[in-house]
Amino acid sequence: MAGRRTDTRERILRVALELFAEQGYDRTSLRQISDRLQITKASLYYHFQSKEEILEAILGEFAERLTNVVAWGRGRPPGPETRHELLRRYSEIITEAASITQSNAFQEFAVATQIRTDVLALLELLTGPDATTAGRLRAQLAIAALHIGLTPGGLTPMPTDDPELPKIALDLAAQLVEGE
Amino acid sequence: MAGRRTDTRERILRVALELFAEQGYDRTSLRQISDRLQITKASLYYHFQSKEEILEAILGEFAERLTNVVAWGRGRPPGPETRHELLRRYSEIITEAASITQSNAFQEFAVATQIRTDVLALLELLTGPDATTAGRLRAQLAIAALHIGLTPGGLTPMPTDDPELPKIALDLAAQLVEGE
DNA sequence: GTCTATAGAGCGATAGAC
DNA sequence: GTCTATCGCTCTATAGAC
Repeated sequence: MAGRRTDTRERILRVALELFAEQGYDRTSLRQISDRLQITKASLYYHFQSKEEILEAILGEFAERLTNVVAWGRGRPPGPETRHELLRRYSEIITEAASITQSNAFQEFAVATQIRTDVLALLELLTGPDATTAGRLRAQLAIAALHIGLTPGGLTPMPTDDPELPKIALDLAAQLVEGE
Repeated sequence: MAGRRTDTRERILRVALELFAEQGYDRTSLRQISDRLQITKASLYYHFQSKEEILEAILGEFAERLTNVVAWGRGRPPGPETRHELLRRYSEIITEAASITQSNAFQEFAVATQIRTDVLALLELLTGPDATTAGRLRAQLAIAALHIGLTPGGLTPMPTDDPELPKIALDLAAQLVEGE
């Protein structure tokens, strides 16, 4: 039980995911990864050929699970139970790996604090002071609906070019805050 | 009307926002900004003291408008009309400036294509083949609900530590895909 | 207000010893 | 499998001429 052997690769992936989620991929250096593992930067290259390959390994794991969920869904008759189970299985796989791209990289900026404060105030205005958790989540989704509907090529690609999308998004956002 | 004068600062902000939204802040170099403006990199430093200051100017503009929206909302009696108008005004200000952090920086990876394909397939499973735009948007929001509910410190900070949040998110996601 | 030239630092990646 | 040492590159930022 003296020298470590074959778990280093997995430890690298775990620590890299940690840092990518904290800081974003670009702002994370190989030096930070190796430091946290108490190995040298050069040693990383025994396990991975490049920094990109580390990210691809992480994303690939997520992608594989996602593919399995989709395949499962296609082999089932459509219906509420299938759809609910799809959502549940998707939940399982995002808990780990999904927050890499939407990093917290801008929290250092002073203006980011102001924006966050204002967004929270906006949510409070939309829900009222004693909203339930579900109500607050609906308000967040109302905001998300506007982002999806109004920023082209944003977070997730809307597979449509419906010119009515902005209006539809605003209507749906209104429904969400009114609890309908 | 010979030499340009004071509009350079605004042209820098416009081009920088373009590139930040396309590639993300980190992946955009000052060289790319100055090239697109057909000036030199060094000239940028006459108008801004640092790269961060360019981003802060962009975010600051957005933050100022957001603050005004919140102030307006606070000066109004709560009610459906106020809430709807809040959403409408928020829509107006995000169209430009909001997609900087969630950049398209990972589209180059092969595995990203697979993930996108699978997410689209998942959405199709959730909506059925001939869904309306509103239905597709609801499915997107169902996915967003899971992300918000399950990834701590993600896109937007949920101002709650309700341990029931994951379950509530899943329930709300189910409601969204079932059209309730 | 824009230029040329360059400083100074950090990065990803490689070579080769052990 | 991990190390030391270093290469080559790109980046932000500055100095100083025009």
